[in-house]
Amino acid sequence: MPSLTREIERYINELFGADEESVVSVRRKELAESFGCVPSQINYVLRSRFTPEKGYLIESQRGGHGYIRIVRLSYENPEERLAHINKIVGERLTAPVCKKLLTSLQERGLINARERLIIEVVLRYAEELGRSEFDLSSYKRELIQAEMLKRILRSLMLA
Amino acid sequence: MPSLTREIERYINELFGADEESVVSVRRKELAESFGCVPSQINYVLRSRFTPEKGYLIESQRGGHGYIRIVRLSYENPEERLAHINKIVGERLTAPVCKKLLTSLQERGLINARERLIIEVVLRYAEELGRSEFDLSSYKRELIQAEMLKRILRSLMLA
DNA sequence: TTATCGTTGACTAATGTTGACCTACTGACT
DNA sequence: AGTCAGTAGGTCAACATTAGTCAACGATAA
Repeated sequence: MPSLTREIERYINELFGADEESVVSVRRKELAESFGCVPSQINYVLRSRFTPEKGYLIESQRGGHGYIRIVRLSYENPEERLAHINKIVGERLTAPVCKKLLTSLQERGLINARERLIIEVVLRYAEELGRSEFDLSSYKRELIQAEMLKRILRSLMLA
Repeated sequence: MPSLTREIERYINELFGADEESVVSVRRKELAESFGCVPSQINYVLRSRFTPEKGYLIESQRGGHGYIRIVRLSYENPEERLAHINKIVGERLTAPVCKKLLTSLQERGLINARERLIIEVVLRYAEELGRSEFDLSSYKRELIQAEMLKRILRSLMLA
């Protein structure tokens, strides 16, 4: 019982996959028809799976010869990657957001499972310390964890 | 007198069991039904038994086609190694000792360069926070860093 | 006896799917 | 050029389906 969204996601990834294409183009209506769903389902897939946070940009055009282009960003130089890291982590970091972020980073091959494990252990300890030992506000704890994650990722991206 | 929690824990371990399967996927509702308990019981089992500190990662998704995935990064659980980690890190941790320790771990192939980098970044930030932000004694800072390193190593080296 | 662990259920939040309605571009015909 | 019909894609809200959280209470072990 595979999910529609995941099937469409996989299909789009295959379009990229073939020869390291960094941009693919689809027609919303056709894609929807071939999956037997409503067109807006395609928007949902794009909105939930091909986000800037995951390294994608969407361009589209309506009307005759309309299209949807999905661009995969590479962040070649270190500065770009750094900026990207700062952006996706943000100022504060909550556990659920962090989880999603790490999953996404792992899927993109930017970190591996062991690295992720270390990061989770560390952030959990920071949270625990901040809460029980130092009695920090959740706001403050989130600031600290965001900063910690950014430092970790920066060091890895530049390595 | 097997407790529900232990039964569910054992069941999940069986799912990992035979093969070197390192990831299993369950549906919270189904699992709960098959054990005749409320769904939130599953969360309790995961929270208390399948933690990052014990070498597990949890990924989940709500909504239609939701799931809970449990990733195992380490199987065997030699008590000796655990004890060994406690011994080599000790109660307190100073920067020079830490450096030597990490070098040694890296030379023995127990961690790689990237993992070491994460650890160094994290401990340095902990030191910095402890000193400038919370005005902790060096004693307290060394305690915290020792605990942090032990947690990291334990999670990594239960394998 | 007391602190920790385990169990339960009411409430909350996230995700996926669908369809009705909205907006923007193209091209043909004035 | 201006207009208009046709052809795309966009938005949004309702609903269904999962999983998560939290706090109260019960059970167990130190």
